[in-house]
Amino acid sequence: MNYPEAWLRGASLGEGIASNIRLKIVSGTIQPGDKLSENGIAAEFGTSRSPVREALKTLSSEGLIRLERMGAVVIGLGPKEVGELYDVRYLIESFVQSRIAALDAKALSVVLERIIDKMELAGRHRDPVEFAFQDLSFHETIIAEAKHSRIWQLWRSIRQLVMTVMLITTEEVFAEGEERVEAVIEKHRILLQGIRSGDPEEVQKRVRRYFDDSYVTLRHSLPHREEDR
Amino acid sequence: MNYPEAWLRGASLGEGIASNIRLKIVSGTIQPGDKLSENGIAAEFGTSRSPVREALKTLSSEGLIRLERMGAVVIGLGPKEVGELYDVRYLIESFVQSRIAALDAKALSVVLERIIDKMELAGRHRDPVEFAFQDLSFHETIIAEAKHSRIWQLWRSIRQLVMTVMLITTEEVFAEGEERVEAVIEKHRILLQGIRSGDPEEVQKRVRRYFDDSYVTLRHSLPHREEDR
DNA sequence: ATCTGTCTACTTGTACACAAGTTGCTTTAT
DNA sequence: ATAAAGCAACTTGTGTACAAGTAGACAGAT
Repeated sequence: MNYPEAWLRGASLGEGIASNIRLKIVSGTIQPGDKLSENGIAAEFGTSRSPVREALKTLSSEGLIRLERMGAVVIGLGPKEVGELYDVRYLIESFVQSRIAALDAKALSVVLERIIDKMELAGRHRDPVEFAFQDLSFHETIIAEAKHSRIWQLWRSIRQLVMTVMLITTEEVFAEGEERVEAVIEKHRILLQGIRSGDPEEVQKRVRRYFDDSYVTLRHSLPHREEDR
Repeated sequence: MNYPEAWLRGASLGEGIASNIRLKIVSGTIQPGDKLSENGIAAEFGTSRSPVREALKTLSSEGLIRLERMGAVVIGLGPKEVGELYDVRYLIESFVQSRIAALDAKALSVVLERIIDKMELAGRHRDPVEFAFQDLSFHETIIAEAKHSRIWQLWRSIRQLVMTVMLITTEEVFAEGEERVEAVIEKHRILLQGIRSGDPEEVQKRVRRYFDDSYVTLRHSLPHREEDR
């Protein structure tokens, strides 16, 4: 699997390299414990070390690799780590939803509605890349609504990683058939209804359930990648 | 105020530059909206652009500046942003404390006890730098105990920033007299007692109170920096 | 006076060069 | 055979050079 070109428009070489390596780490092509050298990667991508350094720093700040004296060592993203990533996503969205004023809900729900429409369209067009992107947009839109600088920065620090995980899981969901795709869309509709209701307790319940469900889906679609090691 | 040399031992030029600029931003010497150019900073610190690029990337990942096409623009850290930083600290510690097994509490509390002793010592020696460092260590030790890779990475992404804020507020606390210092230590003792109790509800209550108190302290010690602009 | 085009100075992105330090192997001495 | 010393091939950190692109000022035309 390759990283979608469309997601790299206008990006620097460094960002491109980071995205490629990130995908390799998440998909398991590169395994935990592997060592990455700047020269090696530069040779692989046919660039100088400068963009590679930028990429490694990015991946390090995302917690995917650890920069050491000699070489960067891959931390990786096994089932446990993905679960932990979803812990944080839940923390963020739970916090954010508790902060969204009832006032904003109206305008917000219109935007979210349109994103869900785009997800449906992408589903019909069998376009997992676009689908994953809209899925990400849905959650990002909600998070942005809180207008909380630190939460937003926190989201930015895991955004690319979440995007990559979504890309992989969405590919699998699409491969498993139409009803799985529809189920994902339905989950977002349930979230949206919660926001529309304006009832804080109801919202929290639905967010909680969304991520519980997601975790189950994850356990179902990711682990077999681990087992064939 | 200058960044403590002791906190930069073994650090690269890039980290040093980042720490210096970070302090300037947090203390208000550099203000939101200001533009930083790589060449300018390189000239100021007498280095080449390479370490400066590293520093700017670091500060960007901490959310203190925003990298744009031309120049990096300072986002800054006003009272509102510091409050939001404490929101995130509360989110982290609240989550972490809920995950610490009663088993671990014993060994953990011994370590925390020793850190509090060091805080007392630093208080008697009138050494705010050491005091702030131990304060940071206290919280970091608790967070590490959860052994949660994503939460840990989240902490790492704000660690330097928290350290810098602590440095400044601790200087002020020390300037205000002994009893203020003792009050800070007492707050940590209360947290520790919560952990020792092993009662989840009690722990959550004390964590909540700790950060509520901290926010009040913050409002008291930071805002006047804003007003004299 | 206003609009337009060009030009200059500055910006970042990338490549490359060099220095200092680390790792691990080879060779030599016992 | 084994241990120690030295060497060779790597590593990263930093400095420098160049290319492409942008912003703003200035001059000229309408």
